[in-house]
Amino acid sequence: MDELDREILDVLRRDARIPYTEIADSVGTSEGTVRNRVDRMLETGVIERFTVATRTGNIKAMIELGVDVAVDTTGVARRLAEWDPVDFVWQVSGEADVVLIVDAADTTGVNDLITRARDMDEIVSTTTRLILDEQR
Amino acid sequence: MDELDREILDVLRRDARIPYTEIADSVGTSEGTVRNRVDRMLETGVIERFTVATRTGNIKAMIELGVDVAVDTTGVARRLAEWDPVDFVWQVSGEADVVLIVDAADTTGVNDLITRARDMDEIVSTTTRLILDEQR
DNA sequence: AGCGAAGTTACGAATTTCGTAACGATAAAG
DNA sequence: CTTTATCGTTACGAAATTCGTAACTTCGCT
Repeated sequence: MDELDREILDVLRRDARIPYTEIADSVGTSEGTVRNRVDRMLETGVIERFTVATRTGNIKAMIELGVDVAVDTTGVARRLAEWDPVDFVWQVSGEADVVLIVDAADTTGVNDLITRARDMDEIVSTTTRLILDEQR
Repeated sequence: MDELDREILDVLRRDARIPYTEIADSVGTSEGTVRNRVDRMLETGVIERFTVATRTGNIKAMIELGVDVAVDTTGVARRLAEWDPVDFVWQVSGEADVVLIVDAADTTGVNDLITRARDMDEIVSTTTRLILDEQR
């Protein structure tokens, strides 16, 4: 994690689909070096994943889930991450145990998710907040 | 924005650097169609940007902020988005008004952020949760 | 049926990615 | 001071992907 890594990340944050060759030009190194470093950052977990920020124009929400004390929270979280409209799944400290960020086609989509979550017997509580606006 | 668009987005959410050819295979169409549709979604703003989820520091946290009723929440959110370790800024419904997702170097970094938030007089309350783990 | 618009497929050329080998710098060991 | 090992960078050809464009379908409308 040095200055060059940070510069590469800065470029990728702006546009994660930009080719290595262009990143190399803009940070002043070769394609191979950019590739090596991105690979390394992926392996070490500095880069968690490449993703896409969407605004389907419809609905985004944050769903907080309480998980039964007797249950493997990581397993639940992993299963939730499989669901398609889910952007992020975080295990958190505090009141709730798991937080989902979802971007669904419509309210029905969000409702489906909540219903499916409630149907898992490991899940003991849900709270939903709509994401009204996103800055950045 | 039809079902095919949504399927393409679902693939991109998991890995935004996957080639169009592979997306095409996995959703059952041609490379050209995927390309056309991604271009269109970029133009219409459905896709805001391709980005990278990072964990450059050791601490990630979700900070919930209450904003004074008399205050322009969007303005506050916009100012918060300028801060360096902040990944996302959302205005949400429910208890809190604004939620920040931060990726800081250490606990001090997170604490700084909370302190600075508390110092803004528009901010009337803060709750912090550590993000213990993230699923992809 | 005929027409136009929108979307999809086809395909060759340009570009990028990928695997691998050579090269260079740095640091520890002899 | 030279040697050796390690790590990162560069080089380069082959494979894969992207890109521009043209032909082809599909669908709705008159």
